[in-house]
Parts: sequence; C-alpha cells; structure tokens
Amino acid sequence: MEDRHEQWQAAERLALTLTEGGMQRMHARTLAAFLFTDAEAITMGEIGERLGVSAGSVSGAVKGLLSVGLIERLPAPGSRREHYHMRDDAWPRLFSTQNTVVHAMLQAAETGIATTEPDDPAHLRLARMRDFYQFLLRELPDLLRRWEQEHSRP
Amino acid sequence: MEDRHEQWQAAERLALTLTEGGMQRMHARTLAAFLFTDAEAITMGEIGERLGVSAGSVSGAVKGLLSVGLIERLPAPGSRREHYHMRDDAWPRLFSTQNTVVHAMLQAAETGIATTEPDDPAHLRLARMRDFYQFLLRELPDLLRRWEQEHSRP
DNA sequence: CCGAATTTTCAGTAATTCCTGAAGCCCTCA
DNA sequence: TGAGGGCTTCAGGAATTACTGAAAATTCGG
Repeated sequence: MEDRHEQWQAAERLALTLTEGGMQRMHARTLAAFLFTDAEAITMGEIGERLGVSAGSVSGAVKGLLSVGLIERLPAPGSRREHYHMRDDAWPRLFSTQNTVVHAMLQAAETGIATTEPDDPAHLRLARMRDFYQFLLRELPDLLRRWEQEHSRP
Repeated sequence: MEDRHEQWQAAERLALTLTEGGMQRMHARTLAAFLFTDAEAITMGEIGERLGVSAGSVSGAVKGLLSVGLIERLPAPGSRREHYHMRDDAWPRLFSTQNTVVHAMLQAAETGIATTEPDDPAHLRLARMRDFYQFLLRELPDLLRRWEQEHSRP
C-alpha cells in the first residue's frame, strides 16, 4: 500500500546518509525529494512546500544538484515554472564525483614526495599513498564503464 | 631538498581535501600530521605542538582515527607516552569505509521500493538506484582484493 | 512591451559544529 | 606506594555553516 508517511521518513533517512557521506544537508534533502516524488518532474515551489523550507534554500540546492549533473531541467511544456527531475544516471554520476577527490589525493601525495628525501619515512608513506590512488584512478573508470555496459539502452 | 615549510603546506592542503570529502577537520589535520612526519611514530603531544591545538582536540581526533583503523598504537617500548603511526593499509581502509555508505543507500532504496506502487514513477527510480548500489556492493570488494594482491609481497 | 509570477541573490540571524581549558583519572617509574 | 606526567572528558564559548526573508532580476503570457 502507498504510505506517504513512510516514504517521507525513508526520504529523510536517505538524506541523512547522504549528508554523512559529505553532501550538504539541503542538497541531500532536495535530492531525496526528487527521488521519492510520484511525478515525472517537479517545480521548486513543490520542493519547498514538501520540505517546508524557503524558496531561497531550494534555489541554492537545485543549482548545486544541476551543477553536478544529478538533476536536469526539463524542456518546459509551455509552463511558466521550471520543471526538474533526476537524471537516469544520477547515481553513477554521484559516485564518479569521487574521482575529483581521488585526483586531489594523488596530487597531494606527489607534492609530498617531491619535497621529501628518499630516506625519510614520510617518503615511503607518501609513495604508498600515491600508488593506491593511482590504482583507483585507473580502476574506477573501468568500473563505471562496466556498469554502463550492463545497462546499455539503445 | 627538505623543505619543511612546503611539507606543512602540502599537509594542510591534503587535510582540506579530506575535509571536503566528508572527514572532520581535526581528524583530517591529524591524519595529515601522521602522514608527513619524518619519524616512524609520534605522540599526541607532538601532534598537538605541530598543529598548534589543544591536547583535548588531539585526543578526540586520535580516538576517531583509531576507531576506523587508519592509525594504530605501537607496542609501547616502555615509554610513558603512547606512540601511534599510520597503518600500512590506511588508504584502502579509508576507501572501504564507503561500503557502509553504499549499504545504507541500498537499504534506503529497498525501503522506498517496499512502500511504493509499481506504477509510481518513484518505483522505477528507486529500482535503478537499488541496482546501481547492488552493483557497487558486488564490485568494490573485488577491487580492494585486486589491490591487495598487487601489493602483498613479504 | 507591460505585468504578474517565479527565481535568484544577499544580508542578517539562527543553529550547529568545533575547539579550548581545566579538572580528574590512570599509568609509569623511582 | 607516592609523585609526576600524560591522557580523557566535558561544559562553555567561539567560529563556521546553513536557513530565512525580502528585494531585485528574470521570464513568459497577454
């Protein structure tokens, strides 16, 4: 049975998890609203009403979600209000934003290596760090490619 | 040449990156101190001095890093002060903490699916989400296993 | 083009997080 | 077993972050 209250609870829990994973609170709640809505697309006003927050907050969150490609603006069907919905590949995209973090870590390791003598214990630690993130940078794109193949749509 | 100032800068930048990735600020700075030190192991006092923070802050950060297995206490060589250092497998461990997030996401998706009708658009979205996180939960352990194989030469 | 409705921006404020400082505990060594 | 130093805990305060509310800008229908 459709239990909107349970769904709302599940949405808020999901937002909590995303927040702990590093996403901003408002962005997470907004994404959850997009995920759990029973419409194909929703407007900012509807999000604000559903979450009980101001239009300003929604504006900022939608902007952020757009910029990382988790949602997109729908070709407006002649309405004055903009409609948005989750992209089909939102979750792989969210996962792949990590790649920028991986890249930053790799660069940090290389900077450290460059400023350190080979006999410094820090040198060895930094080399291990570099090796691991190089490994990730090589493997993660493969992983996502495999996912896309499994779910190829013609 | 050994440039301690540059190293300190690199350490702080790394801490910044880790913070943006969701780690608490003090935990990140402490981990960076462990990474860049030129000793095999350091004490809380040394960390506090290096970062210019109170003993209380260091205590909390070290506790946190211990609990996720990024650092470990060394078998004390009869000293009054406790010595700690990064574990060799700190970075894979840090990466694998994600698995708990992945698991939480999967569960959130399944909860949503259970409270939603099959003809609800949310149902389809939640199913796609579930599929992706199931895929990750299957593939990520493989990834880490491959890393361990590549780097298990005693 | 004008006007209404939506969206964006931003300063102010509320809330949360984070760090400190000091007191108490524990452990080591004499 | 006592003294001294190191570690932990926690209440309080500082700083950062996040949200609101309202004004300005933008957009689309008329």
